[in-house]
Amino acid sequence: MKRTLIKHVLESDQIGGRVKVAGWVRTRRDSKGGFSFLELNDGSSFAGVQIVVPGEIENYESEILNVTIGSAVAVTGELVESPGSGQRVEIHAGNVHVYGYADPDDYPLQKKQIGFERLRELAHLRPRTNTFGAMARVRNALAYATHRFYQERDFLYLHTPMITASDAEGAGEMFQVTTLDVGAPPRVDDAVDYSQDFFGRPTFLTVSGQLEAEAYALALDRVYTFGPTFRAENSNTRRHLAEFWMIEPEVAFADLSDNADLAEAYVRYLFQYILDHCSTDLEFFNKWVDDGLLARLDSIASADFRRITYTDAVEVLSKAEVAFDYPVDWGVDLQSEHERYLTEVAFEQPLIVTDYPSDIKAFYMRRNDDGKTVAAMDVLVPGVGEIVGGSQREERHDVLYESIVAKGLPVDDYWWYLDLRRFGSVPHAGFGLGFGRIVQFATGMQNIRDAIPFPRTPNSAEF
RNA sequence: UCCGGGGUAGCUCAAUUCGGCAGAGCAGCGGACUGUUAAUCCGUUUGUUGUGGGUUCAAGUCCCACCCCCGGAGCCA
Repeated sequence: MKRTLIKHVLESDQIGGRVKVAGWVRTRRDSKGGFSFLELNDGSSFAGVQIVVPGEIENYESEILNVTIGSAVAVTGELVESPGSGQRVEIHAGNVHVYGYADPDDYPLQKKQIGFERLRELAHLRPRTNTFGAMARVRNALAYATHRFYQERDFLYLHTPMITASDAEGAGEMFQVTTLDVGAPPRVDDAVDYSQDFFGRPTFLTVSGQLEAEAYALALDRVYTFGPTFRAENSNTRRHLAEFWMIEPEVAFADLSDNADLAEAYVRYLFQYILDHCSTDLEFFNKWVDDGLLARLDSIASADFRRITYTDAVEVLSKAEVAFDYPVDWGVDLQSEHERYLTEVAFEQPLIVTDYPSDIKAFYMRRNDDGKTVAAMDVLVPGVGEIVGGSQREERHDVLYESIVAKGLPVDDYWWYLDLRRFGSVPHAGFGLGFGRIVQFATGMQNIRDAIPFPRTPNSAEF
């Protein structure tokens, strides 16, 4: 008999019909009336299905009474209306096949709640919990919504390389990729001889696909990347991972305003999508993780983002009647406490801050006419902080060249990037969005390590 | 990397200012009861107190070093 996913069983109106389901047992409750209840979950939905196992089936004593939390079973039976109060329908089992037991002496998950920190040590089993099942479904929905959003707008999904030779943004520690014997690499003089390495030169895991995305945007008009990126920073916060997924759209013939429009439309689309498609999971997060979650997602999906220039933001901050640890002054980057004040106190909504001082921003951002600022933007949201960083790119060859030199970067490495400005250059813009931070915000999970299946952080790559 | 807080039973935690026999709930196990649903009730097992050193008659507790975790900062997405 063909197996049905539990989510479909729960929606089914085929009362009296035969169904087959399979999954992992969440609880077994015995009745001395001579039968047992199993709650079975297969991850297809938040709710599991209740199985009523009559004592008459042949393996009841020998097997069913040994089924405990974590065991895997398949059940064939009749779908009936449930007389109990916790569910609309249930399955009266005619046959239960046990695929695998989970010895309760060793199985670490319990009916009772386990702390998130402990569950990180059980990353291979935590998807069997309510929270991480819900997280995985919401994360999946956000990924699907991402593709749908861009595909609906004629963006081309672009695969940029994971291994690169250059440090794309001139900032951030990178993981080196090598096939050399790290214990005894070949040497010329005192230096490692990278001409003998796999690529004949030092290579690294990418920190961004942006530069490559620009090349394709300047041929195919609008593209987006969606893939893993890597930062070897020794940063240990609840918002950072060493390996994280990023979405980077890049659009030709677009300026900073177009870019902000796109970022806002995308973020709002994501939240509206999960509100429409993940309501049960979100209600769970709203009840157990973050009680303001649904209201916040709803308000963000339905209201315009506030836009403000860096200069005006500094003005707001300098008038704030709050004692900041770091002084606010035009020319220095906004600190986390400043961003939090702006988005959580001053405006209480997502905020797009634009036109930052050029000295604190990357070389590829377009210089504004005032000579002091660049066409950069950050999208800030309450609770998580910066989720989007982007800019209009410098399309003028000479200005870009000067900027690379001024930042002390190796001009030769950027020959092909500069080439894009020599041949048919046009204004273009794009941004990067940290997918984990969106998942974090969308679920209310406090720590980004709990917003990705297998987090990679300093000292942690067990799974 | 810096600042702060932590590491005690399988899990969540306690152990009185000022060192003095290491405990409780949950889980597990045994039993009772029940169309149950975080089931309930009775009974019961469980310890290299993160690691290494030191002080002391005596250290979970005090001192030193190190490891790891969490929060904040920096870096950023």
